[in-house]
This record gives sequence, C-alpha cells and structure tokens, in this order.
Amino acid sequence: MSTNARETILAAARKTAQAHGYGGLSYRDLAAEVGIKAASIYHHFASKADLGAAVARRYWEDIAVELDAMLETTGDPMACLRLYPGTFRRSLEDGNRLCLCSFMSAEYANLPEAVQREAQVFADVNVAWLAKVLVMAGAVKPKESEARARAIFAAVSGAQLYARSRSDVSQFDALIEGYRASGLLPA
Amino acid sequence: MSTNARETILAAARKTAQAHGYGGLSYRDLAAEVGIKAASIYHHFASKADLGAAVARRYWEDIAVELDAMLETTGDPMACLRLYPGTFRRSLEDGNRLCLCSFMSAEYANLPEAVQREAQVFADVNVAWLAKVLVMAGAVKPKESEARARAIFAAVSGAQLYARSRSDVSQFDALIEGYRASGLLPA
DNA sequence: CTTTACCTGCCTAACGTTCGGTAGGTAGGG
DNA sequence: CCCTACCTACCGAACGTTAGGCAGGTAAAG
Repeated sequence: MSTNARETILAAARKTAQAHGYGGLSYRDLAAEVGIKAASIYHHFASKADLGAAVARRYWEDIAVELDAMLETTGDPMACLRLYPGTFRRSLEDGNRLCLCSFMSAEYANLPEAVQREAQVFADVNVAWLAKVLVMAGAVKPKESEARARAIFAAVSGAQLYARSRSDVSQFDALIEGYRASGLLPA
Repeated sequence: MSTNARETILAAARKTAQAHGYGGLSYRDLAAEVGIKAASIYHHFASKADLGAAVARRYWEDIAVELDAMLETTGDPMACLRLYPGTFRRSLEDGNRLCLCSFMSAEYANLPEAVQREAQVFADVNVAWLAKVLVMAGAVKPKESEARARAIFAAVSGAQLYARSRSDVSQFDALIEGYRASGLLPA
C-alpha cells in the first residue's frame, strides 16, 4: 500500500462519495476498503474537509484531462458534443453513481467551504469546455456560447439525477435524446 | 400544539429535508424546532422512514394541488408552461432550498424503500401534468408529450441544482431563459 | 562502521458527540 | 378508566478526531 495509499484513499473516497455523498463518507468504512485503519487516514489528510476537497479537486482535474483528450483525439467538435453525455452515463453504469459535483450541489449547505469551492470548479470546467466546443462546432454564436453551455451542463446533470432515481440508464439516454429533439443539444 | 403537532412536524421536516436532505433530518433538531421532545415524535410517526415517506407524500400531494390550481385559475396552458419553473424558483428564494425530490434522488442509495417510492411519485406527478399541459398548449405532438415533459422536468431540476450550488437565483433564471432560447421550453 | 536523530506509515485505544430508537411514566380530557 | 399527547431517562451504534506508540528506512555525526 505504502507509496500509493493516498491515491487508493482518493479513489475509494470518490467512488463512495458518488454513491452516498460527502456525508456518506465514513473514515471507518473508507479505511476498511483501503485496507488500513481509520486513524491512519489522518496521516494523508488532515481532516475530512481536506479529504473531501482533495477528492473533488482530483475529480475535476480528471474530467478536464478527459475532455481535452476527447477533443484532441477526435479533432471533431460536433462529435465531442455527441459524446459529452457519455461521461455522465458512465457514472450511472458504474453502480448507479452520480456526478460528484451534483451530489455536492445537493449537499451544498452541509459542505465545508473548501469542498464547496472545488465542486464549483467541476461545473466551471465543464461549462468552459462546452462553450469552447460549441463555438468550434459553429452550433451557437460566440456571445451565446456560455449560456448555452451552462444550460447543457445543468440539463445533463438533471437527466442523470432523474435516471438515478429510477436506477435506469435508459431513462438517461431517452432524456438526452429529448434534449437533441428539442434543440438544446445539437442533433 | 396538540391537534396539529403532526402537521407542524411535517412542515418543519419538509423544510429541513429541502435544505439538508433526509440524512440531515435529526429528531432532536426537529423536535426542538416544533417545541416538543425528540421521543414525542414517535407518538406521531413510527420511525424515521415513516416520517420521511409522509413528508415526501405530502410534498407531492401539495404540488399536485398547486399545479392543478394553476391550470384552473389561468385556464391558459401556455401561461402555465411559463409559470412552471416558478415552483422551483420559490424553493431557491426560500433559503436556497432544493426540490425535495431532487435531494432524495441524490440520496437515493441511502433511502428506505417507502421514501424512494414517494419521491418518485413527485416526479411522476410533475411529468404527467407537464405532458397534459404541453398537449393542451399544442406545443408538441401527443406522442412526444411524455418524453418532452420528462426532459423539461429533468432540465429544470438540473437548473435548480446548479443555481443552488452558486446560491444565486439569477443563475436559475438565466438557465430557464436558455431552455426557452434553445427550444426545450416554449418561448 | 556505528550511533543518534528524525522521518514515514501505520497501529491501538480511546475521546466526546450525535444518531435513531425504546421503556416507562405522567397530566388531563372524554 | 382509558386514551391522547407528551415527558424523562436511557440504550447501543456510529461519527470525526486525538494521543501516543511502534516498526522500518534514511541520513548525518562521531
């Protein structure tokens, strides 16, 4: 465990938080999953707030890399817009989990400030990428790209939330298709 | 307190749950707010799951009445579609609270079955009403009304979630305007 | 080459607090 | 006399967190 215990904790905490939220993160359960004792987590993170912030930060760092890679490998902004909901779909497929940012937005009032901030950055990263890609694809006028990007992000988040409450990924697919049919997402 | 203590508990529990979720509902805090002792809540509700289910049920009963009343008083389905997001907006105005159903969708994995079910009914009620009104307004073909209704409900939920994470109601307004501009909501 | 010092990574054992829930009692009205 | 509505006084479990210790490694000092 030694060298990468911190990473193992981060990964396990992320998975748990996407299923049970920040409030559902328990040092005892988390430690058991990683294979150490609860108190040992304090060797890697000074507090639960610190751990939560680190998890959220790593979460948006990962998605930023993933989105940029998608744009680079396809080189096709329109294809990217089509693929974008897939990042949310994957969480549902993986144990009916939610986007960490959505969960933390719900838990917003109970969150330490540092965690709130990192969760917001996730949304910012998504919106900025969407806005850029929307302009590249010529789907909207540059002036409207930010607003449309936010609308897409919020709507996709809502679709994920709805599908989760039904434990049914196909509901997510149907909602995304509905967004395309109505014009929110390019068809 | 006597006769309507049950109602007082329900109302207080709803408010708390919209801010902190089902998990954030504490018998001690709730009792203090109502003006009785924690153990006395068991005189009105057999368990926390019972209380949660009762709160969620009352929640969708109230919204069902409110939506039907809106349609009856205006008599104008198009006006109703315009007013619909207002029900979500009001929660944000009232202490940056979330739709109970959204919060419970996030908490889904931690919820007693009875509570899960009542939370789903809230969504069903909204979708059914939206589908009906969409058809009345001639905004979509009857065959597509259910799918569009679900898309609207999910998108508006997502908008509320996003606005909450920024403690900024104007973000909600901007997102709804974005939905109108893109064609998801009738303009 | 060895001793001393300090480090990392983890442990055991407990802290005080809060949680949902239970047992049993009491005051008052029908 | 009993039912309603509430009470006091607990319970066991779980929570985040802390104190203190122990093995093993690294590195500078004698």
